[in-house]
Parts: sequence; C-alpha cells; structure tokens
Amino acid sequence: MPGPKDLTYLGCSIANSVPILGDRWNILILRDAFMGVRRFEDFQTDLGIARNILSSRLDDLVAAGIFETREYQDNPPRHEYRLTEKGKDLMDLLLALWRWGDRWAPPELRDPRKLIHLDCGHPTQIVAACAHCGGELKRSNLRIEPGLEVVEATSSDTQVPA
Amino acid sequence: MPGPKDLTYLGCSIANSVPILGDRWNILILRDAFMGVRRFEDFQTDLGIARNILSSRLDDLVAAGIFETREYQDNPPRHEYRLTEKGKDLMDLLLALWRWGDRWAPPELRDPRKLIHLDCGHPTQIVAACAHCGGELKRSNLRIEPGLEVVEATSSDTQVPA
DNA sequence: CAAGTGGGTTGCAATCTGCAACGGACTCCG
DNA sequence: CGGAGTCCGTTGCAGATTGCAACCCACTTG
Repeated sequence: MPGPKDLTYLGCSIANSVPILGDRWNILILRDAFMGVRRFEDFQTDLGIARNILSSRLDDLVAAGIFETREYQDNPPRHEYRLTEKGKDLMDLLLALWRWGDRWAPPELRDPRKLIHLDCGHPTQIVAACAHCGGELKRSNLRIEPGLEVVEATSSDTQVPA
Repeated sequence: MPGPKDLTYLGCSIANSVPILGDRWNILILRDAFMGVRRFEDFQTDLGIARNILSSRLDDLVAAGIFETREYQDNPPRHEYRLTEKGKDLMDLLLALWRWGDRWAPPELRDPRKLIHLDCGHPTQIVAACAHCGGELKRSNLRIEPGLEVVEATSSDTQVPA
C-alpha cells in the first residue's frame, strides 16, 4: 500500500505537523495566503498548480483547521479561503523558511522583496527567541528533556581508530 | 511529465527551499539529525522509512549542502551524515514547527518532551523576534516591501453587497 | 564458517502528480 | 438573445513517486 504513510507512531509534534506542512504545495499556498491571496483562481494562476491538486490541498488545509471558507457571493455560490488563528500562527514558520532560503540561496535566486518591521522601521529577518526570557535560542543553549542534547557535543570528532 | 514540478519561476526564497523542505521525510530526517542521529541504519529504524527512500533523501540533502558525509571507518567504508552550517541553521525552522505542532495538536498527540533554554533554565518555545531591534514579529507589525501587507487590513470584512 | 551489522540497490504494485479537457452557474457585452 | 468571460471545481489519463520486501556486498564476531 504505497502512498503517504501514517506517521503518528513517531509521537512527536513535528511528525504530527508533517502530513500537512511537509508538502510543497501546502507551503506555497500558505505563503500566498499570507500575501493576501484568498481565492481558488488566484492561488491557481499565481502558483501554476494543477487545479485538481489545488482543490485537494485546499480541502486538506480546511480539514486541518488552517483555512476556513467564507462566502463572499451568493448567486453562483463563491467562497474564499481565509486563514484561521491556527493558520495565522504559522507565520513564524514561513518567516523562518524565508530567512533560511534567503540566507543560503544563490544570490540570483533571492527574493528581492524585503520584510519590514514596522515597530522599528528596519528591514528584518526572524531570530529565534526564548518565550520565557527573550534570549536567543541557539543550538548550544538548548536541551530536550528528558535526555538528548539538541546538538551533540561533537564528542566523536577526534574518534579515529587508534 | 508528472512528478515534482520546477518551482524556480516563483522567484521567492520560500519557493526555493520548498523542493527540499516541503518533503515529509526530509523534515523528519532533519528532526532526527538535530537529535543526534547520523547513520543510515539509525535513521531507518527510528523513522521506519523505506531504505530506498532514505537513501535518496540523504543524497538530496547532501546535494543541497545540508548534510555532509564523514568517514568514521575505513575497512568496509562507512560514513555518517552530519549537519553542515547550512543544515544547522534550520534549527529555527524545526523549532517553529515543533511549537506550532505542540500548540495546536490534540493533547494526546503532543510530544511529552520539553525544550529547555539553558541560559534561563526554563522550558521554552520559540518566539519570532526582529533581528534588528529584538522586538516581537507579529502579523500586525510586518510589511513586505514593495507593496503587500503581510496581513490584510481586513478591508472587505464588511463587504456585503449593498 | 555461519550469523550479524551497516549501507545500500532492485523489482514490483499501488498511489499521487500534472496536464488538459469538460462542467455548471452565473455576468457582461454587443 | 447569443457568445464570451469568470470562478470553481471534477474527470481521465499517462507517467512519477512511494512503500515493501528481497537481495547484495564487505566486513566482523562467535
């Protein structure tokens, strides 16, 4: 039985989000949604996604509670897809994706657009901060409890069979 | 010619990262990598991923510069997959994914493990901060230049045909 | 020498993707 | 009024991708 596999056995919040967020089109659809796109036709022409796939992905996103549909016209019933709170909460993730892509992509592929932080007026990028103390979160100051360092202490770096 | 489509035409850093990061297995492999997993066999048994798929994904991640291989044994040549700087830089993204999954998943699916910020000693989650001023990044204080608000001004909320 | 470990590759069947065409229900325009 | 256009899908089909299991190779261990 090929086709996407059920991953709940992994018992991890990342694994739980993966069925929705580990999909190229869903990510791009969300990017568009954050840019203000809301209608089927607009997603389709902007992304160049096949209509059947778009239809299926939008259904998935609605089922996942990330989008909700809202009627904007009665006569031929038309609705648009809007981000729910759960969906809006994905912004951090999109920003992180943007920052990473921007930092590591070859210059000619970089997005010329800038992200402006209106509070300070400067172009910005996301930095991971601690929800408790506001300090930066780095590989070196994080631990997963119980056990397991997020980053290994590179203990085996010199492990050449002696 | 079905199969993944080239998305570079979208000219966006998110779109550029999507071929690699918009894949369920790649995300899970990275999660494991941040937990310290480095070897083929360990990824395979931990994730339950098919061996051919794992092989192909690891190759992709190496080609993308996220992993690098390092020999740890000569005789039957054996190597492990280690995160490069580019790979390590994905931590924010994984943390954002974790936070989102944790916040919105039904309680019984939540990951019981906690993330500890060693600098302050408290369990934490990621918060998006401005790289320039350190203030929190929210939908309401961001703009994409040129044009386009990240968040719509909900101008059409009351747009009932009059 | 048989079994085990580590890291893959190969084959096959079941899905999933992408494309293009078709559909329905209006609205707009000449 | 007829034809074109808009919006949102659904349906068919060929080709790609998955998942599974089996196989292979090169040691190492008992």
